[in-house]
Amino acid sequence: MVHLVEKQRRTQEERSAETRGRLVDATLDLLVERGYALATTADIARRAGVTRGALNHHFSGKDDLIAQSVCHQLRGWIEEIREVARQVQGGSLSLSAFVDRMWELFSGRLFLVTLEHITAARHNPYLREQLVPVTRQFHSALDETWRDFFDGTGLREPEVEAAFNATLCLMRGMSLQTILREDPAYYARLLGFWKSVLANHSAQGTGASLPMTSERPDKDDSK
Amino acid sequence: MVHLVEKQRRTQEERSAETRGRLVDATLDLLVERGYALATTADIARRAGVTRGALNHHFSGKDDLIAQSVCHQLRGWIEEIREVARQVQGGSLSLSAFVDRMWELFSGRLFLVTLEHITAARHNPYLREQLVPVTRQFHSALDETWRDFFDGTGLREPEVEAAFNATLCLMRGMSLQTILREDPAYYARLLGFWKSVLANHSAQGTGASLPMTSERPDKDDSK
DNA sequence: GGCAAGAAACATGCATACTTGTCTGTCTGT
DNA sequence: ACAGACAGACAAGTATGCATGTTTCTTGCC
Repeated sequence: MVHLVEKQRRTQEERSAETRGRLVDATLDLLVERGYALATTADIARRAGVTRGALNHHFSGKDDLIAQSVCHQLRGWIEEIREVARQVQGGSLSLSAFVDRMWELFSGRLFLVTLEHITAARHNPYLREQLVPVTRQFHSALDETWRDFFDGTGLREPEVEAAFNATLCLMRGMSLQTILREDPAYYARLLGFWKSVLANHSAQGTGASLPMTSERPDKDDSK
Repeated sequence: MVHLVEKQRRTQEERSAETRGRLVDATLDLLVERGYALATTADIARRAGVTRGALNHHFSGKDDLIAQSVCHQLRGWIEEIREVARQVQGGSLSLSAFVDRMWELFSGRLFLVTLEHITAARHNPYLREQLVPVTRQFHSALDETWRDFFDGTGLREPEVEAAFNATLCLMRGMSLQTILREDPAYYARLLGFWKSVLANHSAQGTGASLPMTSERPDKDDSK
């Protein structure tokens, strides 16, 4: 049992884990900040506070580093989304709040990492091979979440999945737009529109009441 | 049109226009095939059938070439979409067919060029500066199209724009997914879902009837 | 329990491979 | 003959992988 004060005398596994972790964090940061091509291994190593030698010791190359980092991040998000699912099941998250939460998630780092790794993987067989399975897992986790959300509302399964996936696609598309079009009001309108669509659609499907908002579905249309 | 036999005796302007055109075409091709970073100027010149010297003579550099090419392509699409708008106004395009047409547009080359140039422009001030205005134009043209589509149906303006933009965002998000997730049935379901949403929503808004699928037999609705 | 040998974790420099932009030279129209 | 269109060569910059040192931990043995 080693005290934290002692910087030396760490076990090799600890050292490895830390450098590897620093490397992964730095990779994700620079992937978001500069994109795949401009995120150079030298910069990554520098930001991680290690040398390129260490990087090349722990990872077989840049692509390996990128792939593992993205995988790590995606797995983390899967957990996060599962947590949201639990909240939803517990009834502490309304439909409106859920949409907002998802937008919060998809409009930030999550989307940028997604954008970069998808764009990179499009021309990089190795990255594609590594990332496709994790992507599949990610989507499965999302499907599960959405299914849980509507569980007990009596909605038909395919409809539910379609609605959910459409929501995510919408947000991906919105996020993509934010890069060259800065207009918060515009995105707020889209979000409001989408909430009303979801409310309409789900209500129309079965007549079941969903925990939308108490009164009017378009309360944040004002922004 | 000049006879193909006479390769010589072209006016300088003709020569310039052709090389420039070949360069632009090759640029867009390679942008789609290999992405921004991997689309090297040497490859572009080779595909265009000219030398890098010619490339550098007509364009100040790679970014200039990319920017102008993307601008050119975007302007072309604006025209194409305006044409679709005219068809819509003429009543020869149903809502369902319109959605399909848009998906057809956004799931192919249009989206890939968009993806690449947005991803590149995110870290490239010059590209961003050049492309933001054209992007704005592009979106304006789309807004106009959508407005024309619903013109006369009595729907409220903001709702119309929101619905339209949501449609495009949805398709962008779907296209982004297609890169790492190949599943035509899945996308078909999403499209179907979206059509029903649009029909529901617009009908609910005013009670006005839109040319969805009921009146005329839509050939591509079955898929 | 300590100590050497070895292995793993790092650090550093080098060499290669591209890519881009420029510069000079040539050819074709005007 | 003059200018613009094009061709080819050159130089600079940079990123990556490798290969060689150096430090830190682990382990087996006395």
